[in-house]
Amino acid sequence: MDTTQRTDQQRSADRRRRELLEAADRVVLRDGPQASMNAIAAEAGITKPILYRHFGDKGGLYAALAKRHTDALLASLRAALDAPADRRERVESTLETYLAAIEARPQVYRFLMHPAEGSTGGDHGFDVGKHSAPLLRRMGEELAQVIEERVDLGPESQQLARVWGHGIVGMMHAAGDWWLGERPCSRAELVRSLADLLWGRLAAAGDRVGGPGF
Amino acid sequence: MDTTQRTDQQRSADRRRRELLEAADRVVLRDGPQASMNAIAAEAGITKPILYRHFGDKGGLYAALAKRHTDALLASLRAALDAPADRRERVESTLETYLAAIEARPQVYRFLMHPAEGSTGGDHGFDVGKHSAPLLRRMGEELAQVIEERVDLGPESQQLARVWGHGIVGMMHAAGDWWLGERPCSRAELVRSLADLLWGRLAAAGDRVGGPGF
DNA sequence: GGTGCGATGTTACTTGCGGTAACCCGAGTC
DNA sequence: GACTCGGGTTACCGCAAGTAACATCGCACC
Repeated sequence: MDTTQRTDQQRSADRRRRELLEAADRVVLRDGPQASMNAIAAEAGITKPILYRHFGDKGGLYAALAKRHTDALLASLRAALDAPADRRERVESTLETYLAAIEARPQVYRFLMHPAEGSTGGDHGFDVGKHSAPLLRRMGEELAQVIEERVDLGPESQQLARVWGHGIVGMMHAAGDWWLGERPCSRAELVRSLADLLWGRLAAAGDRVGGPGF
Repeated sequence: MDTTQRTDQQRSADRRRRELLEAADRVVLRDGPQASMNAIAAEAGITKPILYRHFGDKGGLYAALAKRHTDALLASLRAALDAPADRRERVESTLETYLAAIEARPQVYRFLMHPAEGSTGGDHGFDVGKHSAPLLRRMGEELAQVIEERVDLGPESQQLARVWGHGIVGMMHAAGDWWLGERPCSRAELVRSLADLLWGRLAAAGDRVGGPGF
């Protein structure tokens, strides 16, 4: 039958594809985001054109690779976000999950944050905006949705939730990136500091004594 | 005199350097972050090797270019941060300044956020961490310093201030980036939403009715 | 006044990468 | 047995970063 046949081929193609992705994963893990197509092909035991047949171009491969990791990370985050606990606990455990992930596999993290820009080929639309890593966008949207579902924000709740979703994700990302580089404190301390920030401690704190003029 | 002579040469070299930077600026403004050295050289009316003599490599040129813009933006931000107003006002005006800047010159902004990675040459240490744009790091440190100077955070104030500095900058950046791409609301609304977030409105809001089980 | 020398500039090259065209071969089919 | 078709390879193009080697102008110095 046509269907069975196509399914068979599809299966084999999918398996190949997964193998290639695993190889690419290994190389990216080893060489960072600027892993070359040659290197990936070599690691997979084949040559370049096959990669191109499967993924179109480098962007395609990178997108496929990123999707795997992004999906995995998002699944963990969703678990933390949806846990049946109070809000502060959920926030902290989400932060904790994210930071643990980037700490455990910094190369993957580094890779995910780079859209693999720099295609040589002819055109390149150069559209302003949407320069951020897709991972950040997706996390932002995800968080926005959870906020809107679970927090009562009155009118304009949707817009507020989206702003906050992206803002909080950006906060987490930037702080995490800085922390990974400098390691100025433990993960738990970082989590607490960020949660405190979200809990309005900045607004609540008093002015420092000895201000201007004293 | 040796000094005068060297100063003379230095002067001329500096002027050339500035001219080259202006040309590079024009090209980056036009072509985005992936402007080629050839294009920049052509715009400046010269050829590649001169660029390399002046800036070492592409990274050097991009760093010099980024420094100019970063310094300018940081100066505006510092003015907003140091204004003699209450904290909420200062926060809002800083957010406003940043967002107005990225809105006014999105290409520059886009360029600044890209470390111009992708050097072809042999090695490349691949040091994990410090992948973020230098602009973000510098803004984070700057903000941390202001927070520590002006807000009373008790013990561990320095560490807390640094976490918050980088976190808030990341929040501003991510939200700004998303906003630039989608334009879901006015700048003023965005500023208010972000300030509200920092002011603990997330913590203060109640749970949404109709939660799990209802 | 010739002369060396350093800054300024050029052409022409190398290397390495993304991407592609053209060829190749074994398996299954009529 | 010819035929096509999916998976594979070699050899190539175009392009950008970076460099080596050559040309030229101004200028102090004897």
